[in-house]
Order: sequence, then structure tokens, then C-alpha cells
Amino acid sequence: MLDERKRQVLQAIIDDYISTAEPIGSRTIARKYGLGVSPATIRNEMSDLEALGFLEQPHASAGRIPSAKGYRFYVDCLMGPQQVSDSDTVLINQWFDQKVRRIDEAFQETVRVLSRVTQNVSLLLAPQAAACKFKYLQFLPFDETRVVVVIVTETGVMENRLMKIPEGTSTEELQRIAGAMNHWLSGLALPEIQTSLLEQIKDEVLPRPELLESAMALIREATSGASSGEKVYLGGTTQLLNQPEFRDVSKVRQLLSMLEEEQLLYDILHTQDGSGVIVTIGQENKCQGIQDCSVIQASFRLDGQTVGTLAVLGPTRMEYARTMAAIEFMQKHMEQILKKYQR
Amino acid sequence: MLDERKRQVLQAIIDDYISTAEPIGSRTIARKYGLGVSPATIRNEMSDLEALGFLEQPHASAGRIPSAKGYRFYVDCLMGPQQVSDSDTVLINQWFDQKVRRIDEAFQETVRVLSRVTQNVSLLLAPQAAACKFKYLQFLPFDETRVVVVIVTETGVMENRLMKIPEGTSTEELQRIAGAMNHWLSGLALPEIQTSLLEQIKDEVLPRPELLESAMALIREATSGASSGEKVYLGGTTQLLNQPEFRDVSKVRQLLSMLEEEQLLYDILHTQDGSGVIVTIGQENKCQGIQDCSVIQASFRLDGQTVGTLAVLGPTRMEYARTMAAIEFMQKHMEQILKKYQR
DNA sequence: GTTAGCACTCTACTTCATAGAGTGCTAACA
DNA sequence: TGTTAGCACTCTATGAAGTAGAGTGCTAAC
Repeated sequence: MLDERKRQVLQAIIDDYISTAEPIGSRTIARKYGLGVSPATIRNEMSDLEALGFLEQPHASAGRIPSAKGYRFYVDCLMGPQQVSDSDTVLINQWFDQKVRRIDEAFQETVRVLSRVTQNVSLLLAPQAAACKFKYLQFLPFDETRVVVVIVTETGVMENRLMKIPEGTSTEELQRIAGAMNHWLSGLALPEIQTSLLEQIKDEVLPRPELLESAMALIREATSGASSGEKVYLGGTTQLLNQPEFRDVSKVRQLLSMLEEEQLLYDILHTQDGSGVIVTIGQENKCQGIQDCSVIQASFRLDGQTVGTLAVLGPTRMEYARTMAAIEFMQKHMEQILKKYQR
Repeated sequence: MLDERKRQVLQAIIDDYISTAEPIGSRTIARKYGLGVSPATIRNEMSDLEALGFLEQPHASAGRIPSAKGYRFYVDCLMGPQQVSDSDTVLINQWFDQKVRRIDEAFQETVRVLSRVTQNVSLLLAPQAAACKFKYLQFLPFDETRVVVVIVTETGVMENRLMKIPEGTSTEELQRIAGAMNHWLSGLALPEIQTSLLEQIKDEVLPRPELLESAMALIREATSGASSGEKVYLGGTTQLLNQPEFRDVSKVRQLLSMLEEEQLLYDILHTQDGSGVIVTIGQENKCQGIQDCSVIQASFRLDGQTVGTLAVLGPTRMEYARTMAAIEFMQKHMEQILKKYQR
């Protein structure tokens, strides 16, 4: 498709632009990257590359910058693979061992580490309670009118809530209801727990149908509620300020106000459920407003089933190799952690 | 201290500057605020006010802007009190009823609402587990080697963690240990629960001292751990971008990177434990780096004891009256919520 | 004590000129 | 035929110079 020298030139331009954020001229390429040809030759190559759509010119007499197509080719064909260094691995493991006690803390820290490492905004769609299997539920006494309900799922996600109970409900009754629910529901994915099942359990808790109803409401909430289930963790928004493409406050504001809309974040993170690391460059993004950004994402799985996604969002001028390595690493790390919390 | 007309002029200047962020000239005052005197007269007054230190001039032939001393006088003597409107009250209550199930969600939402309403960064130092009283602890089975430990305090703060248990510990043993601990520790403030108490309980759990030890470790963690206890909630950082004093990205970055240091946030929020709303203007701030900002804060109490603080941080040019009203409102709101979760 | 008038000052904005970086084209060269 | 040197051309970024406008401070009159 592209002869060897064109590839070298394209790679040099993209590498340089990624690190400097400045248009690159033929002289610079000839000087910095020893291709053994003169600037004039490079100019010809660059002209060709532009005609082919891999490069763009901000204005007539400036250097060239990569186009979206250029980045795409770079990611698919040019870029060398990269790995997270062993020392970083150790560091990250230690960090997690120290800081993380609950699974939601793991999500939080993952986002933090990822945005630190990649110098960009990062996102994580947490294991959807919807995709988790119910393990058990327990009522803990709180006062005369309320109990704490704890739901434990197989991914270790826990939900606890205060819940009003009908007056005069005895502890034994509560225990019996919990027992019945656990018996029937254990091992089911939360979305499967629907009213149909209620019928089966109803008999066992006949004296207190309201209680069962409330507990089911809690489960439903955990399945699709705003504050639970599919929570999106967002981190490193301030990293934007370090990127030269956001030197203008209004640009920052525009992007950040988009990121505040949770719906958009879901859209970004839901666009795929294939496996592996997926790169979406510029206009390839379906979401309005991030079309001069790139998104690199990967889903993580548990027992072969996709349970969440993590992603890095940054300007199209992004360190693709490093970022992809980081994402892949954190994906595996996340899968390990989930396993650890599962059993 | 200041005659009536000087006060009027000062108030007019500050009001105007707060809303426009531009230096104000004598003509503007005379035109917009009907004081019935000519610009020349206003000029004389302004000259006096500057000599007294209430006003400043950015440069020789510009209008005046308020000095820190000016704002201080405004806050103490000039500014009218303001109240949160009834319709806002209703709105906020509904919002909380809908969204908030757990107490930490209440903290999160408080910060969110506060920064929305005040258009500024807001902070909340959450009820310190340290200041909470232990209510009870419960072990929930998880698998052969681990249990879920739930600690419930009287403010409704719940901690839950996975904890390794010595092999072969029976459910009954766990229950007995929990029972013993609850018996001895219930009603105590968490910091009071120290090794001295361990001695008393030891006898009852003699066969499994390690277990007691682990549970105590969890309590200690809850008391002073990073992820728990004195958590600081931070919100509305993007509001900064709307303030003209942060039109420059480097300024935003500077402040945001400070706000990332959790220690600084503690410093800001710990500077006081008096009651009522406290305003700290510019240089009055002891923390380096926020000395061209103002902080408005109030602590909230439960049973007469300070358990947390909420604050708004913004440029010295701030809508003091409105912000103070908002903080006071949210303070009371928070106290109600805490009460609700307590019993 | 208040006000009109006026000279003065400082900034922000516009215009203009210039240096510099980079291109594209042509012609010469291997 | 591919490569290279040379050169004219283009466009931006930078800085200097000039100007309009807003605002002050002072003086003198009311």
C-alpha cells in the first residue's frame, strides 16, 4: 500500500507530532530522522502522503500534521507494540494492595492510575450489577422501623441500603424472608429476577408480601438504578489542561460539560463489546462533540462474560502505543481483581 | 466608621464588581445607582475609600475594584441577608429524596448541589468515622476463607469490607465474637475503642484472638484510614472555568493541582470549628495558593458535636450573600439528614 | 460641599512592517 | 527515472507604532 520510505516518513511525522504538537516540515524530518535523503525528497513524499489523505496542512505554508486516516494507518500498521515496564507493574500492584479494600475502590483507583499514566481523561464502566449474579441478601437490624439490606453479588459488588419495614415485623420473619429469597434467587443474574419469580416465593412469605415487595424494589434499583449498577467512574479531567489542544479555556469547558452528562459516557463506553483493545479516532466516534478526540477502550470479562469497560479519552494526537499498553495492562489487572473478589 | 454615602458608594462598587468582574468608574456608579450626585463627587468618595484601603486601582487610569478589606467590610456591615427561596427548598428536598439512599450519597449530592447553586467549587468533610459512635458490627459469610464485615455507626455511616478469616472458623464462633464486641463496644466513639478495651473482651474470644485482632484492625482503619473516616468530597471543579479570573488555563491548572492534594483540603476545612457561617477572604486564608480566593464554610453538628464541615471556594469576587445563604441552608439540611440516619 | 471642565494617563485595539519557516516548482545531476 | 539544489512565493507570528476610549485628579466656579 505504501512503500517503505513513505511509511518511514509518515511514522516520523506522526511520532514527532505526537510529542511536539507542532506541524512538522521537511527539513525537520531530514535532520532529526536519518532517512538519508534531502528535504526536497521528503517534500515530495509528503506531498504524495497528503494527496493520499494521510497528512494535512493547517495552512498553505506550514508543515504537515497527521489526518485521522494517518493516525488510523499508524495504529494499524506502523506503530510498534509497547509494554508496561516490570517496575511499573510492581508499583501498581503495591499501590492496589495498599489502597484497595472494596471493589468499588478498585474501580476508583484504576481510573486514577490510568489517567496518571496516560496523561489523559479516563473512564470506567463498572461491573454492571445487571450482569452480576445474585449471591445472597441479608437484613441487618437498624432500629424499630428500618433495617439495613445488604446484597452481595458474585463479583463482590455490595449494595447496602436503609429500608423501611412494616411495623411490628419480627427478626424471625425477616430471616425467613431472606432465607426464602436466597434459596430461590441465588446464582441468578439480577435482571432475571423479575416478577415472574415473585410468584414462586410468594407462598413462603405470605404474611408479609409488602416486605418481599420492598426487597424486590431494592434489587430492581440495584439493577437499573442511577446510583448503582452501571456506575461510570471518571478521572483525570484536569489532565486535559496539560494538553496543548486545550490551551483555550472554552474548549476545555465544552468537553468537560459534555463529560458531565452521564448519558454520553455510557454512549462512549457502550459502543462495543468485542474483545481486545479498540481504538476510535476522531470522526470515527459516533458521539457528537468528541470528534476531535480519540478513545481507546477495552472491556474486561469475568467467566467469559463482559462485565465492564475501561477507556482513555484524549486528543487525536495521543500516544497510542503507550496508551494501548496501559489499557491492556489495566484490563488484565481488573480481571484479576474481579476474580479475587469473586470467590 | 464610614458615612452613609461612602457606604452606598462602596456597596455599589462591590455589587457591580461582583456581577461584572470589571473595574468600575465614577460615571458608571453615578449612572447606574441613583445616588443623586455627580461623577465628580463619586470620584472624591472613591479617592477617600481608596485611601482608607477599601478599594484598589488595577492601574492608574482604570476604575476601582474592591480590596480584601473592602470585601470584609461588605460582608460584615453592608451586605443584606439572603434566603434560599421556598421553591428551591422544595426542589432540593425532592432531589435528595429521590437520589439519596445511603449517607455517603447524601454527602456526594450535597457537594453537587452546592457547587451548582453557588457556581463555585465546593467541599465537604464527611462525618468523621472518628467522631461517630460505634453501633454494631456483623460478620456475613462470603466464602470458606473470607467474610464480609459490616460496621454500622450511629450516624449511619457504614463500612463494609472483605476480611480473611483463620481457616476452619465456624459461623457460631463468628457470631459469638461479633456479639461480644457489640456488647462491649456499642455506643463508644471509635477512637475510644483502643487496645485497652481489647483486654476486657479477650477472655470471651480466647480461642480466636487473631479474629478479634483483625476486626480491631478494621475498626482502626475505619477510624483513621485513607479511604474512610474523614473523607473529603470535592465537586464543581469545572465551575472554575466559568469564572473570568480563571480565563487563563495556567491559573486553573495551578488551583486544581492544589485541590488534588487531599492534605490541603483538610487544612482548608479544619481551620475552624466555631459555629455559624465563616467567611475567609483572600489573604486571610492561611493556606498558600488560595490567597486570591475566598472560602465560605460552616460545620454541621449532631447531638451538639461537630461532625463535618462544608465549604465553598471561589475567587474573592464572589456572591457572598447568596453563597452564605446556600451554605447555611445546606448545613441545616445536612444536620436533618444526619438525624434521620442516626436513629 | 458639590460640580463642571480639562489635561493627563494608561490600556486595549488596530494597523503595518518584518522575519522566519515552509512549500512547490524548475532545472540540473547521477 | 529518481534525487537534489536553488529560488520565488505564501502564510503566520511577532513586535512596533499609532489611536480611541475610559477614567482619573486637579482646579476653579457655584
